[in-house]
Amino acid sequence: MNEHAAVVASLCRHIENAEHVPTLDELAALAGWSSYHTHRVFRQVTGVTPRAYAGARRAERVREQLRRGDTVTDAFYQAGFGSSSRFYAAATQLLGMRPTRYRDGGPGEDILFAVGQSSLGAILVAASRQGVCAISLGDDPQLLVRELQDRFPRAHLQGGDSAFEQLVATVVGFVEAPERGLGLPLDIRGTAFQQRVWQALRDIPAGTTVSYTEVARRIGAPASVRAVAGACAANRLAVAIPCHRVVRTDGTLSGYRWGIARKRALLERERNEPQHDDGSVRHAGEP
DNA sequence: GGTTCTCTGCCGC
DNA sequence: GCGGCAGAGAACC
Repeated sequence: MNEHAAVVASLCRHIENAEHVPTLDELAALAGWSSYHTHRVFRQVTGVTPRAYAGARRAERVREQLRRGDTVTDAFYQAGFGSSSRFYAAATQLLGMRPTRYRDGGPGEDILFAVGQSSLGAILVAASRQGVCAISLGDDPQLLVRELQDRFPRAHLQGGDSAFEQLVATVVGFVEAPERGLGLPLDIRGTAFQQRVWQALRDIPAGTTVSYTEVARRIGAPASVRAVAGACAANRLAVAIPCHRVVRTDGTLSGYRWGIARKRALLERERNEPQHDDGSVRHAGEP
């Protein structure tokens, strides 16, 4: 571990233990650098800015307090929110539901899902009210459903209705021809760093690949190659967040959550379908 | 709605 | 490697 990493680690600890969100100047004084330099180094090492890191920590703390059964007011003040209005403005984003409901054990959000068939095998599509929250591929539909339940233990999983089947058909069509884009809202849940990585993945055009090193560079955290790989592996939205377009620096394929064969198939398909496709290709399940 | 803070690109040493 | 500025945008009051 070099000196930068050590200093940033101590800044992280400071952020975690502080009762409020530390200012940049405060962190800079601790590090013994200028605020500019502190900011840059922090971002370089962690992949996120100090503010984002502190924000994530604060959100985590609110969730902890609420789960412990504290009153909502106690929870957000202790977590470092300065006022109720600011907390409530951010609450839905942070918790996915009203704070009181979260504290009461979150009776669980409604998640619609359905399993369809694609050329890559079984495909499970699930959506919350916010948007598509899972797209997974596999051989065994039941296993896919079980994984979904494990991931959303408190949610009400409901089989989709006919309208939802339509949405599944859209996703299947998209998986068959990713270069056309998926015009659906996504419900993307992850840490600040993961979100950053996933956004970078979504900026990789179909038909091209990049290395993990390059993704790390693009998000401004060139040293975080391993963390980038971890974020890719944590992706739950197959094809919509195209982690299959990330390969080793030498171009060979690394792992893929949904099977290396599927990764290869996806890449091959994208290479062969030109970008300026006129959209005339039709796929099963589409009007 | 104004002020302060954050963030990033760019440059200089 | 480090500091600094400018300017846009977000957060805050």
